[in-house]
Amino acid sequence: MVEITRKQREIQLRTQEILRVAKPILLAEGLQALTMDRVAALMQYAKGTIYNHFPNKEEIVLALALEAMKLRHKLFEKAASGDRPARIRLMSIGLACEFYTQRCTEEFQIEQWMRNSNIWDKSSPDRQTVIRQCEAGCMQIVAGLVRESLSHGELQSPKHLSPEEMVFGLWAITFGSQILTASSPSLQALGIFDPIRSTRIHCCQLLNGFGWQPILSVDEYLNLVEQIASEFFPQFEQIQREHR
Amino acid sequence: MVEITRKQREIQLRTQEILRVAKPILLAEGLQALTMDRVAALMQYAKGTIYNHFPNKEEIVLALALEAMKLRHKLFEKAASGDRPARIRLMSIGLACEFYTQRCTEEFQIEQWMRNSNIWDKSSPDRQTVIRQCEAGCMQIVAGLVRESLSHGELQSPKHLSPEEMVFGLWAITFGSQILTASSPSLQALGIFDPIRSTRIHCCQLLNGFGWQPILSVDEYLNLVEQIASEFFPQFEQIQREHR
DNA sequence: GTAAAAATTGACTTCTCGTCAATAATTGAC
DNA sequence: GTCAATTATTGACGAGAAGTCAATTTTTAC
Repeated sequence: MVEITRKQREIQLRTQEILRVAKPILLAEGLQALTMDRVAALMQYAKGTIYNHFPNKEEIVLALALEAMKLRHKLFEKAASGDRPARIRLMSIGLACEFYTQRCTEEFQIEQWMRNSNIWDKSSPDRQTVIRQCEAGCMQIVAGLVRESLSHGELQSPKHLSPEEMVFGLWAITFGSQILTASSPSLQALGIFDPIRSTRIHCCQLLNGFGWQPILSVDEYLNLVEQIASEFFPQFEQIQREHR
Repeated sequence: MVEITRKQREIQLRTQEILRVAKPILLAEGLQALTMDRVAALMQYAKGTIYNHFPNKEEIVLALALEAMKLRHKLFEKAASGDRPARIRLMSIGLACEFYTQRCTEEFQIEQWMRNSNIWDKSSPDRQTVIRQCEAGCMQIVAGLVRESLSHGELQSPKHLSPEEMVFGLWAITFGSQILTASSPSLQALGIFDPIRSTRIHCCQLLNGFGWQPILSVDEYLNLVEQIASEFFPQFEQIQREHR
């Protein structure tokens, strides 16, 4: 159906090459070091050619961010799979977030760049839409688990909150913790020594607060998380490798 | 003690003027519209004079951010004052956050700019330190309430979490919710219609999870929050006015 | 082999940042 | 009040990146 010439394939590959070249510059030296001139020089193309692929450098960053979010999405999918109780699989998603932040540090860092208003505001609505869809996809995986639990009776819909609003709480606490951890280098000075453990505990209390079965004590929860981690982390690593 | 000439006073006032001129540009047109040339032209000074006050525009933004955080700090102080149980005063701090986000939108927006790595990384360590201290000051107000509750026996130190780690949870969920609300325009599309109410409920569940007396049902909590709001919001408004 | 279409090139314009030598204003000693 | 020293102000300038586009080269289709 879709014809594709050698030339067109070459061009598509070059788009990937640009991202491959831009990524380490962005990660190591920041946005200001990432210039179209530099990318062009490194790839031995004229600047105009790079502009044929991306209308500005911000779009390069968002393209990298989309790659990163796709990895996150894959991790979420893996975590949500299997036939354990939904609450347990939800815990796995928490672990996927931890894995992503800690072991996919480059991707996590690039996701932060994406939230930079300089970058976001300069990029095209199209790319913004694609990224939002990917975000919504992650959200929906989690919301799916909530709905499943509701239909299986492991969770009574609290009269106060919709499934999505429950997800919002978990999302906010996980996301908030990660941003604070990443952006407040003085967290230790403030007396917070193990933010990951704290976040696990807070999630546990939120889930218990929802009345989500099986209710777990903090100790049970922490043990179970460790157990799940030892099982999932190798699988996550596999996904991470495949993602390249 | 400190001698100050007319000229020096003039210069100090001009620093304030620069901020006053820069603020609406930043808020309405973003960072790229805020140029030293433009500020200089608007104030009818040469560019070099502006550079005598701020070594770059990023420092202007951080100076504005510091003003914003001082307002936040004042709101926190007000919320934490009084002689009600610490848990109730903690709820007031949650309301202070809501007030800040919703009614001090300019300040809130500027705080977001501050977290922009372009800006943060270009500013001087000195200014960064001052800002961190202000942030730590807010944190300490909250941590103080936790410690007070511990000493009054309203709160048993959970074996799992230090006071600061409890604050971290509340901080993360509040902060995370606000960032998500501010940066995901599609929150409605995802099924989250009243993020503020959701956040209140999640905080309530976290506090109950800590076993913090008085334990409140969600309904009781929501009612009480409304009650406190009607009392505090006028006071917050007063502080906001004085802040100018 | 050739003409049309597509892709590539890099010089050029524009913009902003940040500097600094020259100039102006202020201060304080006399 | 004068004058030299100090301090502040000015704006032309250099550097460097963004983004454009007419000219040139390569590819494609016949």
